[in-house]
Amino acid sequence: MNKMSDLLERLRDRGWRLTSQRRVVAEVLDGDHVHLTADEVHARAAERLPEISRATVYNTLGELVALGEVLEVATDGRAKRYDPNAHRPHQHLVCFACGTIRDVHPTGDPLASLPSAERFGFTITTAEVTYRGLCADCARSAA
Amino acid sequence: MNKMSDLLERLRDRGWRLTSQRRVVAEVLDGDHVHLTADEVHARAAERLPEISRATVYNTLGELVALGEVLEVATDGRAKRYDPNAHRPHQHLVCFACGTIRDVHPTGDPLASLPSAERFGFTITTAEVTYRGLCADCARSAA
DNA sequence: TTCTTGACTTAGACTGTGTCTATCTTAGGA
DNA sequence: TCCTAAGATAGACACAGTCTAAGTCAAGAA
Ligand SMILES: [Mn+2]
Ligand SMILES: [Mn+2]
Ligand SMILES: [Zn+2]
Ligand SMILES: [Zn+2]
Repeated sequence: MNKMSDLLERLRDRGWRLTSQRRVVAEVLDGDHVHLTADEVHARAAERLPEISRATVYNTLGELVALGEVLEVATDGRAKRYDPNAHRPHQHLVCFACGTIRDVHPTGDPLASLPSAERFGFTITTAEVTYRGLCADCARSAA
Repeated sequence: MNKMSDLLERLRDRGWRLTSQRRVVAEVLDGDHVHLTADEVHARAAERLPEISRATVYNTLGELVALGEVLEVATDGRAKRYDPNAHRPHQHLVCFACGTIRDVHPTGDPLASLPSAERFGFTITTAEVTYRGLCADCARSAA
């Protein structure tokens, strides 16, 4: 049907008990360019399942991250954001003014830009890039 | 004498009152590859000036950031780190295991890797890169 | 279908990080 | 030396996240 029912099936195959709480958390995270905080996930989940607790949302998000189904994104010093786009590698583009986050796909290997003389003997495996600027809407209001 | 007395002079020129608290915060931040949390700055400052308060450390760090003399770095979802290397543009290399942060200088313009088709109409001005891997010491202990 | 049980959920206490306010102190000019 | 606005302080407060103890329930067993 949709991506989320695939996800729920993968989780059931891994021995997860399929509870209504886990189902709504997975549903809330469905979509493109989704980067919600834990409390935003909780608020949206509570629209469908009013008694769901903050602890369960944190537990479920943590489990999804551990299983590699969801990514944690920390673009600012505030709350972490949860990103269901864990299948296709990507980077983030953030608006200075409104905070909107878009998924972007740079060309080339970001690790290639760091010469070995600058690697301090590290074995480097990942590079996260955060591009920042003004989105079209905010550039218009600032004019 | 050193970089910090230069800094203190620049601040005095900008109308800052030169207090002992501000002096020790500036001294604690002196050096290369320095990326301390606010509470680490407070602990080290308190060794020299035991009565210095957390609020003053936070205030002073915030002022130094606003003046462009210190950078805020958020490499994890935990506490922000304060970086006195605000003069030379650089990126960060972080060890997965011990959290050590090194300043690194990639080649080329990081913004060039993002095609305009991937810019969603944004006016992009900065790109922060966080390289992650195992440092030499941690790779050795893991073997 | 009902029973059973350990996996799961819950409320709320607790911790770490950071901000704010009211009051006290002091750097630096008159 | 004195004055005063800028700065420092203690502690309350706010937010993000973790943990615990007690209650609930999904799903396999009978
Ligand atoms: Mn994303
Ligand atoms: Mn740095
Ligand atoms: Zn915007
Ligand atoms: Zn290390």
